[in-house]
Amino acid sequence: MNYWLMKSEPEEFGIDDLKAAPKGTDHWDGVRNYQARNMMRDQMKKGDLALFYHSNCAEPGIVGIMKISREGYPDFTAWDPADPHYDPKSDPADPRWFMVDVTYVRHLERIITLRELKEKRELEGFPLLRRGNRLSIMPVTEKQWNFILSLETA
DNA sequence: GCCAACGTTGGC
DNA sequence: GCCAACGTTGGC
Repeated sequence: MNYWLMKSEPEEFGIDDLKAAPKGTDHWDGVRNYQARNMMRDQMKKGDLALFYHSNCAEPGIVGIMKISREGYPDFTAWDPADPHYDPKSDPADPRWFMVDVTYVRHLERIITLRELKEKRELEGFPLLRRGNRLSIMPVTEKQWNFILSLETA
């Protein structure tokens, strides 16, 4: 089993939106970055767990847990001219962008803020904390996963 | 294949 | 709203 962290802007799609979706499940569309795409297309497996991270908001941080409920498949929003993530270069016969389905598991008891994560020596090298990092999806090691969740009740 | 210009991300 | 960082684009 693999662990992940996935970023979303709460004003666009926050953890409450996922919880409120039918069966707590939605597709994670709109990723237009090759590294992130490759992870969704090739590495994410059904049953993997992911941290839900709120970015670009008043209090950026980890807010909950979700699981991967469908493995990589073409992101059809790339073919919709009305969609903000429309990409005319994505050919339906040879899709450029992929997404997975995620299912809500739970909120954390409190937000584990970016500010707090930055203070932890245990998370040295964690991609989220690297300067200028812009990856919206990144792998989390089991050790990092356990450490981050240990902060929830710390 | 280089690299400057441009657009986006995302913390602050 | 500002701006640093960085990925992408496209001219050459």
